[in-house]
Formats: sequence, C-alpha cells, structure tokens
Amino acid sequence: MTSSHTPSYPQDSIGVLVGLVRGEIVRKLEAEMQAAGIELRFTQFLILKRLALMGPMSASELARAVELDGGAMTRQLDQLEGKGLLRRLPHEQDRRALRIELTPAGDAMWQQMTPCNEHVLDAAQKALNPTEREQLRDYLVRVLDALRDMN
Amino acid sequence: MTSSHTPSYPQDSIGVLVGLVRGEIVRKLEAEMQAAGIELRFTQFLILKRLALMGPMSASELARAVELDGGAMTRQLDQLEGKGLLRRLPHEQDRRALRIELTPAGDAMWQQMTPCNEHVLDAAQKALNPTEREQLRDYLVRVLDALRDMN
DNA sequence: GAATAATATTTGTCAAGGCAAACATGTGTT
DNA sequence: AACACATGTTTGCCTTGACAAATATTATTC
Repeated sequence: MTSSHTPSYPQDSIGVLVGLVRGEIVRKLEAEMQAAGIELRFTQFLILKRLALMGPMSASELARAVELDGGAMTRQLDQLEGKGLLRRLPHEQDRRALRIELTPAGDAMWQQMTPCNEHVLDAAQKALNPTEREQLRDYLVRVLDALRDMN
Repeated sequence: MTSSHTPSYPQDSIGVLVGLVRGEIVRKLEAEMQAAGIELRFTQFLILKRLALMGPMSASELARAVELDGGAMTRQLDQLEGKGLLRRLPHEQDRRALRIELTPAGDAMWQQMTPCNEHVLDAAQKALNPTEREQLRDYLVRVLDALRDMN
C-alpha cells in the first residue's frame, strides 16, 4: 500500500474533522471506562451523565437530550434498569410519561465514570490554552446554531 | 414538559458539542441530497467523495479513509456497485486487493452531490469569518492529534 | 526456500438505532 | 362534552456497523 497509518486531514473539511474528533472521543471514552472495569457503551454513558447532572426527567426528554430515538431509548432504559442503575417511576404531572431517576447504584456508577470523562476531555484539550478552549466552544456553538437555522 | 425544543448546550462539554455538530451535518447533508433526488446515505456520500477526490484505491484504504469496518465496506461496495456508481477491478500490484474506481455514472453522481456538500459546509461556517474558520480547523486538528496521542 | 506472521476481502452473527404502528394520555377547539 | 390532534412509551421490522472466522495472498523470519 502507499502509506501506513492515519496521517490524513491535510485539506479535510470541518465536516470530516468533526466526525473524526467525535469518533476518537467515543473510542477513547469507552476504552477509559473499560479500563476502569465499567461495562457501558457511549450512549449509556451519555444517559447516565444527563441524569446525574440534570436530575430526573421523562424518557422523551432524555431521548431529546442525547439525540436518541424514542424506541432506542426504551431499550437502553431496559438495559440500564436491568443493571440496577436507574428506575422507572410514574410521572407526577403526566400519566403517559415516566420519571427516570438514578438509583444509588447509578449515582455511584456516575462517580466512577466522572474521572474517565474528565480524563478524555482534558486530553482532548491538552494542546489548547484556556482562551483557545473558550474560542473552540464558541465556534462550535455558532456552527451548531447556523446549521439549525439552515432552511 | 418543561421546555419545548433543543435550546440546550449552555454548559455542554466540547465532546457533546462535537457530537451535536456532527449529527446536524449528517442530517442536513442527507436532507440536501434527498431534496436533489439523490438516494444515498451519509456513509455512501463519504465513499464517493473520497474516490472522486483521491482517485482509485483499494477497499481497505477506502475503509481506513472513512473510518469504516472492512466488512461494512464490502457491503457498501456491493450496494454502490449495484447502483453502477463504482467498479471493483483487480489490483495491479496486490492480487489480494481490489482497485475501486468510480464509473462515469459515479463521477456524474459526484458532480450532482458537490453542491449539496458545499451548501451544508457554507451554511455551517456562515457565522464564522475566514480567520475564525481557519482557527476552528486548526483547533480541531490539534484536538484530534491530542486524542490520538493519548495513551 | 519453507514456515510464520501480517494484510485484503468476504461472510456470518450480533447489537444499536431509525422508522412506523399501536396504544394511552394530554391538549385544544368548537 | 365531544372531537380532532399532539405527545409519551412500547414493540416490530429493517438497515447499518462492529467483531470474529475463513480464505487468499503477500511480507517476514529463520
């Protein structure tokens, strides 16, 4: 073959770059968790993180928050409930909905995952100083808003 | 429920932001293509783009370029070959490998897709001036390198 | 130069996610 | 109140992609 590894992105679009960064973050975070003895996929990490940081919410709110299909969310909740990490309770104001909340075991799991999350994010931003980190966040938010405004 | 849409990311990590941007790019590009009468998924777009810009290459080179599993690549090539967009030819130097190349129909398809691609990328960067676009690219490359160096 | 290891492609199997249908409940209109 | 319509959850179906095994060929080692 011509070359050996992945030295690409000399003139890749930001679309490609964003995809590569996203993929690398997912892989590294899953590797960190596995190394810590945590058997969870990236999606499940996102769900637990959301619940830990934002508190109980309905399944559909959770699905929108992590950009997951409603059906897929049902199955993820099945798994996480099966592992004892969260509970499905009836929603007080809406009898259609559920109140998804972390169990103590789920809280403890989040405590274990926190260092993995921070480790990956710190590594990702290692080559950026605080000003640059803030700029990157700002640019990403502006790109996201621009895309969502696209019609 | 509490709020209505997707006004999130006030304090989301760059990991979450990158994921949101990536998802939005995929959705918008697929919508653009569909509106142009092109029945292709994002992955197939990436494969054709790669072949159009970099010329013929082996299936495994292609798989590495678009970060796709080898088995998945085989099936994508089946589909794209079935649509007459590319050909599998024997590789001159390596009898294990294939030489994947676009057909004239594949070239024509790329010509049709180009405006979709540019439209989405322009929209994404609409709120960034040229200097900021260059900075964003630079930051993303540095983040990607930092993640890959992580051990 | 034979044996061993590495790589390219294909196929089978499985998990995950999107879409649509079904059903329950909530919201709004008249 | 009755109606239509929207939303929340679940389930079935299908596609996609990762992983592993099988086979063919190339590269490396002794």
